[in-house]
Amino acid sequence: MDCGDLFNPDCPTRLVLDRIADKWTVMLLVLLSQGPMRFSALKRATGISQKVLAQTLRRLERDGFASRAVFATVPVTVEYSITPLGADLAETLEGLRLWSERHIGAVLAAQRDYDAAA
Amino acid sequence: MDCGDLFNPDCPTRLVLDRIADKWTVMLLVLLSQGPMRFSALKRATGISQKVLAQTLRRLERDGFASRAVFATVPVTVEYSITPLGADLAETLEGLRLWSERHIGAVLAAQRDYDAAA
DNA sequence: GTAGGGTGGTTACCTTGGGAAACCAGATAG
DNA sequence: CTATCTGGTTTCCCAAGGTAACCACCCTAC
Repeated sequence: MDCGDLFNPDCPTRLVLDRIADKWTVMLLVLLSQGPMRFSALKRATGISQKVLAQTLRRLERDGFASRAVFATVPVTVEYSITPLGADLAETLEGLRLWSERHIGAVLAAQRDYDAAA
Repeated sequence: MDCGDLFNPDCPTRLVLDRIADKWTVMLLVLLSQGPMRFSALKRATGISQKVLAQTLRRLERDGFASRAVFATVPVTVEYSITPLGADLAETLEGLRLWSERHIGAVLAAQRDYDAAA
């Protein structure tokens, strides 16, 4: 295990980071941390395509970040909730969301400056 | 400005998050936060392809996260350093790296369980 | 009846983006 | 005159992602 070296491609830590550092993963985790949600609600809230939503949710489930619950209602209801592990991660990701909100102005200004120079 | 609503596709905050939540961006920012680095050093350290490295660095520069300095040595030397804005972001991202290191075991265990069930 | 609608998916199909490798400019070393 | 080192750009290919259609399920409306 080449752990501790994030920059070794074979390091498991890097594999985890590769998985986490994905925009849909981040958005779904932040959403689910606010409470359980159904498939179609997640789709509407994020604008993600159905295919990728299903894929991402299955990965979240496999990685132990979310759990899937099927209810035999009519029509069938599937609810996704965050796990304790996922909630822990979501707390860290929340920092990222807050950072985006706080520094959006600085980023847009930097982009304007850069584009003006070109 | 539909700010404050991360889940609105037109929200600038979401645009920033989409940009940040990328594995190469995260890795380069963490690397650069440790000190300035040259193009080829970044390439060797991460294993990123040359094309995508150049693309990602240009984006980092445009967003105000990194700065590019060319030195008229022979052969020419190009050094990338982190900006104050980038350093601020890197601090937040560092939390993500630490989380990966700390919870890698739990994630791998969850994956084993999930695969065993199938 | 059967046509429609709302679930949660899966399956084509196409377009985009990333990876591998070649190429390039500029200058020096051999 | 070729080789090499740098930081790129270009070319090609394949694997992601998006779009849209379809499916099974069961209910309601006609």
